[in-house]
Formats: sequence, structure tokens, C-alpha cells
Amino acid sequence: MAVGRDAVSSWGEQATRALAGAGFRRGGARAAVIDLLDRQDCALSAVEIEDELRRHGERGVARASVYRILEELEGLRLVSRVEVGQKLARFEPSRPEGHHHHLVCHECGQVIPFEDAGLERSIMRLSRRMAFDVEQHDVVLRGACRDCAG
Amino acid sequence: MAVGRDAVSSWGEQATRALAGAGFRRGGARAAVIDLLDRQDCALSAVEIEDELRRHGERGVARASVYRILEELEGLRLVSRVEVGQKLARFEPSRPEGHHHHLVCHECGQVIPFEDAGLERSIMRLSRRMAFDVEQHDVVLRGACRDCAG
DNA sequence: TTTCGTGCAAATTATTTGCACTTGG
DNA sequence: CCAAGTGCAAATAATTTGCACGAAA
Repeated sequence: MAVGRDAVSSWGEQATRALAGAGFRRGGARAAVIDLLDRQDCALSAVEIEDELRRHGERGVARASVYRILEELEGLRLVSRVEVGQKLARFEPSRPEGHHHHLVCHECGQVIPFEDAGLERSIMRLSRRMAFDVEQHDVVLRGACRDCAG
Repeated sequence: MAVGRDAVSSWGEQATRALAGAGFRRGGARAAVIDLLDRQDCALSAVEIEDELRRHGERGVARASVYRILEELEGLRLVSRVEVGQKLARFEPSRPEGHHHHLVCHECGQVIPFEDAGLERSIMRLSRRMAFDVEQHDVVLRGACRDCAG
């Protein structure tokens, strides 16, 4: 179940609107990437996005375009970059109601999202105390997932 | 003040011993890198390590060797890799008593360490509850540091 | 038609690898 | 002497950039 996919206005629609508002034209490649991301709950890498679009999407999109589009979306805070230290960056739609962090299995490389209110509370308290204007935070837990732990 | 630098046995000594125990020989480049890391509290990139050694260290060490040595040390859990999404990896000595996380200023790029017991507690509780064998965790806070926030 | 969007190929950057030479034990 | 350690140059891999062409407004 995609977080917020059935909301009144889907992430994809919001993204399209935000892009238009920011003065961007409506291009085919951009629409295809947004469309794919809208159907995702977890983070995808640029290559995965390219492959998925070439294979199952309405049209192929060049790698460079994928990166450019993701960069725009990140700039507008519509997408967030997730780097869990696998050398490649992953990207996922930013859904306010779907704030979460990631577990990474160091065996199979799987990236699994999770939410935790206690953790968020700690971070909020901590941020308030900090001599630093904290705007964002990322938590990564590493270990063996159930399957790999055996 | 270096965390634990005045302990009975410094991180550098422990590292040297651990390396010997793991069957590695005592090479000049390796000793130089350990020596430099022993004097650090914050994470350095491979390039910074190379430059620092070439400039102020007892001897220069080739970039490739720096990476190889860091990889060994990471494998023995003597060094931990810190990736805060600046495209390059940073490395710091793992000192059990100096566990901390990082603040990253998105203006000046500065990486600042911090500790927080409440945060650790939340993560511990969370880990226990998880269907996942959590062995490690990283928290990165992003925002503007005091200077850059103006 | 004019500017923006996109594809393709070449460039960049961090990191890794292959291989010959050196050195510790 | 022999395996492990190191430097150097070449190889990778992810990401970015330059430029020409096609498409939106």
C-alpha cells in the first residue's frame, strides 16, 4: 500500500503542479519519471528508474535526463535523496505524511523503510537544543535482515 | 581535546596491536595513516589524509594505499566510514567511548560531531523492537550552522 | 519562433585494481 | 628468500556537463 497514494491529491499531481508553478514546462521525460515515482514507496536509484522506464514505462528516458529531473525535484523538495552508503544515491517522493528512515541489510543490500515516533521525538528535542538550525535528518540502521540473519 | 587520546592505551596503539593480531605486517604507510588518525577527533576524507601526510606527516602515502589501509581498518572495525552525502567518504577512528553522530552544514559543508544520550536510548529501544538484527546506526542532521545561519 | 527539455557522448570525480618493485620477518 | 606492502598508472562506476536537436508555449 503506497503511502498517501489514495489521498485527495496524489504526490504526482502535487509534483506536477509545483513544477508548473516553478515555471517548468511539461516535458515527456519529466512526466514519465514523476509517474514512476508516484507509484513507489521505497527509494530507487537513477539506474533503476532508467531501467524500469525503458522496460515497463510509456517511454525511455536517458540517464542524464533522469539525473537532471531528480535534481530539479530535489530542489523543489518534492523528492529526497537517500544515501545509505552503497555508493549510489537513491531517490524517493517526499510525502509529508510518510516520513520515515531506513534499515539496510549488509548482506543482501535490501533497503527497508520504517517509522518510529519515539525516535522522531528524540530528534526534535535534540534539534531544539542544538546551536544549529536543523532542517532535516536521516537515520540509517545497518545489520542483517531476518532472511540473512538466518 | 581528543576523545580518549590520553587513555591508558590510545586508539593508535590498539589499532597497531589489532592489525598485528590479524596477521598484518608493520608497514610504513600503514603506520603513518594510523598515526594521523590517532590525532583526529573528526572524520577525514582519503584526500585530506593524503594531503596532510604529504604536507606534515613523516612520509607521503599514495592515494590507493590510503584507501587500502582504510578498508583494512574498517574491516577490523577500527575505523568507521562516515558518509554524509558530499559524494566523498570520510573516515574516523572508532573509539567505543566516543560514540557520536554528525551535523552537516549545507552552506559551508562543515561536519560537526555531537552526542546525545536520549537519541541513543531511542535507537536502542527501536532496535530491540525491530525484526532485524541491528548492528550499527548513523544519524545525520542537516541545516545551517550558527555562522552560516547568520 | 524562441526558449526550455532531452538525448547522446564526452568529461569529471571518487574509488578500485593490476602489476612491478620494495620491504619486513 | 618469500609473502605482504606500497606506489603508480590504468580501469571502474556514478554522476555531471556540453552541445545539437526536438518540442512546448
